[in-house]
Amino acid sequence: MPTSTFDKLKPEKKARFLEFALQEFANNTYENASVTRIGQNLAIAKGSIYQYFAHKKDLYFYLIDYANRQRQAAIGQVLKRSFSDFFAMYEQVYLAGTQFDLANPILSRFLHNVAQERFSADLGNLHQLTLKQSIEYFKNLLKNEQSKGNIRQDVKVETMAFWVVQIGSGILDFVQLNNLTEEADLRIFFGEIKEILTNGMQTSKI
Amino acid sequence: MPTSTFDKLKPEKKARFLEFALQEFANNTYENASVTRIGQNLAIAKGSIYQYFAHKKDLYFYLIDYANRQRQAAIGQVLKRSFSDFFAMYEQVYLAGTQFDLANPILSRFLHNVAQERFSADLGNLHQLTLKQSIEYFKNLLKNEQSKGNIRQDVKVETMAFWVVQIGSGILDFVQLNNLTEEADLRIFFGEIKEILTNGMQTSKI
Amino acid sequence: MPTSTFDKLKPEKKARFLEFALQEFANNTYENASVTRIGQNLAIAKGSIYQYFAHKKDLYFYLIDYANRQRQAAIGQVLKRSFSDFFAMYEQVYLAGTQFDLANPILSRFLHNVAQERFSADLGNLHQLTLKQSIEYFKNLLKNEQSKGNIRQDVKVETMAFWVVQIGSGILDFVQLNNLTEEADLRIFFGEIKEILTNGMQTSKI
Amino acid sequence: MPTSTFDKLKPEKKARFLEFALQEFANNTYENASVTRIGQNLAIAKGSIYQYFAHKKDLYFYLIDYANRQRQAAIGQVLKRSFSDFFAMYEQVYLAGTQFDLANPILSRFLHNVAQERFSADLGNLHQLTLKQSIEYFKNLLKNEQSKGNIRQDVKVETMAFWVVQIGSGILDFVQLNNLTEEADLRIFFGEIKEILTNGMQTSKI
DNA sequence: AATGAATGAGCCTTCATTCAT
DNA sequence: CATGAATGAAGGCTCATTCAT
Repeated sequence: MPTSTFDKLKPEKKARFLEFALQEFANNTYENASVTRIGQNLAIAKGSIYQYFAHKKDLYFYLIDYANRQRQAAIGQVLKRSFSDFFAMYEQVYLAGTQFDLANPILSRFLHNVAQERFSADLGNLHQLTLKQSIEYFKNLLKNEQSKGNIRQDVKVETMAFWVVQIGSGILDFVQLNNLTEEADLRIFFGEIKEILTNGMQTSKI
Repeated sequence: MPTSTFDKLKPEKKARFLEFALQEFANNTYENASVTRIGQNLAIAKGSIYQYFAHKKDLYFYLIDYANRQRQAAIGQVLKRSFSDFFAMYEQVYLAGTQFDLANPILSRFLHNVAQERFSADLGNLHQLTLKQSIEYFKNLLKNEQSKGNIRQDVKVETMAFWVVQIGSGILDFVQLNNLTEEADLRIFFGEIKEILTNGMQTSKI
Repeated sequence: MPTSTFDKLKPEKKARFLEFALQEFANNTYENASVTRIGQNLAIAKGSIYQYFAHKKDLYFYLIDYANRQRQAAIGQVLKRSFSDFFAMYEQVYLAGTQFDLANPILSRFLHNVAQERFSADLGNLHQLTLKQSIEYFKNLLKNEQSKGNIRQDVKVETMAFWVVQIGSGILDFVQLNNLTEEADLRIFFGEIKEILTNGMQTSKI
Repeated sequence: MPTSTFDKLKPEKKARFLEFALQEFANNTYENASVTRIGQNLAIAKGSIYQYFAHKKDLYFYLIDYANRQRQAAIGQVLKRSFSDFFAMYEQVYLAGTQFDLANPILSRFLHNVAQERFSADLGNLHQLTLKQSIEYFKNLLKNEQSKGNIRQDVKVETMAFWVVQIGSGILDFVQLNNLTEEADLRIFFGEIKEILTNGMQTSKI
């Protein structure tokens, strides 16, 4: 949690601080990120950072919260629409997420890093935590769809939830690896994703 | 490459060394893994480690090679069998891989870490390298299947290769998260995996 | 360049630091001088030194600059006087330099060491650099004297410049070796230096 | 002193050992020279070196002795000739010395390094020792010349001995700095040296 | 409220030397 | 006689955190 000192900071100062802090944690593992370096890049006293946050960890978790909020805000817009089915929703949400990532590379890289932090005495297992939460979210969604008869019943929802989360978490890597910068290419890719997913998980039409 | 000193070490000593070295790199990022700590855990002089390997990086790459060899040995057995189709092969190979991982948690965690190493000046981008290689491997396999008419043609092989690699890379996480230690549970899970995969990617039978 | 941290240090602290740092580099080659040891002798944390200077090299070059400045200040006074000829000037300047060296043994030993640093990947060739600069300085001076007819023309100025630099650079060693601590002895010695130099290089009076 | 083990070594092995050992001490300060590296370059066991010499220091002093002997052998030839006067002798001897240095860069660089080793707890002050010996040698020579009336009496022999030693010790630096590789250039340079020296130190002819 | 000097443990790596084989 | 594994101190440097001003 940030101190009240941080809360009372002038908005521009706060924004600048967040920008540089995120950058550092986007370019480095939690342990390798350096509070010293954040101070240097901001050209402020190192001590000031410790007036805003009690620890490095404190700062880190605040940034996670902040970054998630930003990303959710973008995706939330899309979620409000109505969709023909789960698969259309999946396509649109992840398309929006990917577009957000491409437009906000630092935030995106930061969240990627967070999702990959393995167990450490200091942090616990963020990777597993993130995974658990995402799977839980989709499990509920998929259960609901199953009850409406839109989704196959012969496969556990847990397995399907894992499936969609796992595919989702690799999308950005794939997009960058194949340099899918054109909107058109991106849409084709997501079309294909939706197609396979639908065939794999939909209740058989026959 | 290890020095001849290391090669000539007594087998038990060598094994003990590898065990502790792997453990360190299984529990830490490359950069955060500590040669000092390896020495402490082994209760040998730090200098000795540098009689075995020229650099930390040298040790690291040797361990990667070693671990990959071990894992391949286990999976290689399975690959030699004949399979009814691609999906059966996928199921069997990943089942074998997962069983290896469960039986060799340190090796497995180590290889997992390697596959997740993000870009660093020292190492390059191991994550992307690993990903690229895996995708390339499956791309060729799937092209071959496509030409035999076993796999749908309306989706790019790149997308499908990404698909199978991405699912594969998350399996262990899911297995651990859901505590699928019983052989029976494991087989059910892999059956489901195969099922979704087949429906999603197979040429329509209708 | 020192950090602002160093600049803002209390004068006594700064002086104490410089004293011990100079001592270390006066007693050791650049490479063998130890930052750790400086810290130990000062009884301050090793880390503090790196708050003052970015690198060992940084500290080293600052010390060179500092020491040169101190020595120049002493010699500069003498150079402002007017001299009957080049040889009188040489005598007076080197006498002043030697007196400075005897009064400031650490500074002097340090500068001596610097002038003798052989090539290293880290520092370049300070020895040659120093030598080159000194020779160049005297070459110009001597050319000027030659044009006034005060110096022989049958020997290259390069050779004569080497000559005076080389003699100059050994004076302190000789003074210490022969224990010429008395002002009187020193004056006799410099008188002799001037005498040989004059006879060797002056335009023949016949 | 080398052990008897070293003495009994096959001549080629001995020669090869000396070559690499000299190289290491020619490229590094005594303290920075590495026994480990000598072993690596020779591709022999590090332990072997300690069967030949008790310590690093032991090896070092043996090399000094060896190198001096080699150089003296070359100069000794020249010294046997008869010379018109001291100055002709000086010219010829230092010319020969310089030619030896140019032909044997490693030996030469090594001896140069030795002559520049400043005081250390381990070695004492080799620089001063070398200087003392050289000056003593020339002092006797010059005294003798003085008694024959060939050298001025109004300057102490100590001063003149310092003079010739000091000039001599810088010759190689100057030769390399000015790239005097041609025999002709070298002869001109030494002619000039002789000229200045003669004028500076000879008994006045008037 | 901001500053930034001080700390000391930790990092990777190299070294001369010993000694059992 | 040669080998080379083992040692442990020392090297330069970076770090998160504290605290007096």
